[in-house]
Amino acid sequence: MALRHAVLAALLDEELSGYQLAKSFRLGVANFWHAQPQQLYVELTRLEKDGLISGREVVQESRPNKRVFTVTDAGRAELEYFTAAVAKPSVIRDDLLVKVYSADHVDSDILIVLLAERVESARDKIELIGELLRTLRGDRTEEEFLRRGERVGPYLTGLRGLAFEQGNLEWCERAIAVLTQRQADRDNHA
Amino acid sequence: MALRHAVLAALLDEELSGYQLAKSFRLGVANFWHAQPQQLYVELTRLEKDGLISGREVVQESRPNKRVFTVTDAGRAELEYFTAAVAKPSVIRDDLLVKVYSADHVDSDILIVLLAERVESARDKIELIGELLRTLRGDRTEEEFLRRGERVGPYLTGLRGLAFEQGNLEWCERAIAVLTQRQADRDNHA
DNA sequence: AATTACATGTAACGTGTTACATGATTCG
DNA sequence: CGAATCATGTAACACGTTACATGTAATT
Repeated sequence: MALRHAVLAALLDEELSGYQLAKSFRLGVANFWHAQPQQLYVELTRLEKDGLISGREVVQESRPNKRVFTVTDAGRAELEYFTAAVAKPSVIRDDLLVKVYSADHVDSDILIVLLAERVESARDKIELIGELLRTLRGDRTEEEFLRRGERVGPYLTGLRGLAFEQGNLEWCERAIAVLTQRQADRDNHA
Repeated sequence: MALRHAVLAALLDEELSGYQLAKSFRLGVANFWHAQPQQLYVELTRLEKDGLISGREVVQESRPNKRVFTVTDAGRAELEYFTAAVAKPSVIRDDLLVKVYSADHVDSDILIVLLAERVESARDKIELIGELLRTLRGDRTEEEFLRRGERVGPYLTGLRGLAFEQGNLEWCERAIAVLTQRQADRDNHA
C-alpha cells in the first residue's frame, strides 16, 4: 500500500475529482510521489470500494460531469495508522544519474546536452513551486505563515521540493562545468 | 528497461558478483537507483541471458564460490544507446513526505519523531558518502580529481547524493522547528 | 482548424517487493 | 554462542507504466 496514502493525503483538505487530483499530483504531490493519472483513477476506485473515500457526482453544464471524492472517517483512521508506522527510506530513480555514473565510458557531448535539459526543467519546476508556495501563504511572510497558517503540511513539502530542484540545478551546472573542462583538456592534449 | 542500465553502469569499472553489486548499490548507486539484492540476482540472470554481461565462476576457499560479471561489447552498446535516449524525469517516492503533507490533520508528535529519525539516517548517509568520495579521489583535492581523475562519473553522482542528503537534513530540522513551534503556540493558547 | 483542457476509464504488460529457502564462515 | 558477512536464488504477489479507448468544450 503506497500510492493509496498519498491520495488520501491529497484529498484531506479538498474535495477533488480524479482529473483535479492528477493536477494536484503534477504540482504539489509530485515533490514526493509520482503517479500517472490512469493509476489515480484505479486507486480512487479501490479506495472507494474499501470505504476510505466516498465519491459524489457533480453535474456540470458545458463540461463533462465529474465525480469528486472526500476522505471518510475510516480513511482518516487509515492515514493516522500509516503515519504512526515507521517510514520506509525514500526511493529515488533517476535515469540521468545512471548516465552520469557511466560518464567515463560514454560520450560527454550527449551528457552535457541532457544535463542542460535538466537544468531547464529544474528552472521550470522552481518557478512552479514558487507560485504554489506564494498561493498557499497569500500575503503573509513565510515565517508568519509557517507559524500560524493553515495547511503547513503542503507548504513544508513544497519547500522540500523547491530545495530538491535547486539542488538539481546547481549539481547539473557543476557537472556540465566538469565535463566541459575535461573535454577541453583532452582536446588540448590531442 | 530500467534497473538493467543501472546494473550495467555499476559493472563498467569493476567485475562484481551479485553480492558485491548489492553492496555497491547500497553505497554509490543508491544515490540514484534503489534495488533489493534479490532483484539484482534476477537482473543479472536476465542480462547474462541477453548477452549484455558475461559471468565467470570464482572458486574461493573458506568462502562460498561466487560468479563475477563483466559488461560485454553488446552491453556497452546497449548503455550507449540508453544514454543517447531522452532521460525520463526522476522518480521520487517518500513516505515521510506523505506524512508531513498530512501534518495539519495528524498528530505532530509522531511526525517530529519520524523527522528526527530521518535526520539521523541522513547524517549516517552523509558520513558514508563522504568516505566514498574520499576513497575515490585518494589524496587529490576535489578540484584536481574532477579535472584529471578517472571515474568522475561515480564521483559526480556521489556529490548529488551528498547534496540530497544534506538537503534532507536541513529540511527535516526546519520542519521539526516549525511543528514544535506551532505546538508550543497551541499549548500556550489552551 | 488545431490544440489544449476537461473528464474517465480498461487491459496488457513490465517491474519491483516480500516472503521463502539454504548454508558456511568470521567476528565479537 | 549469537550476530553479521559472504553467497545465491525462486515464487507469489503488489504495484506501476503504457497503450488503447472516447468524447465535449474552450481557447488560440
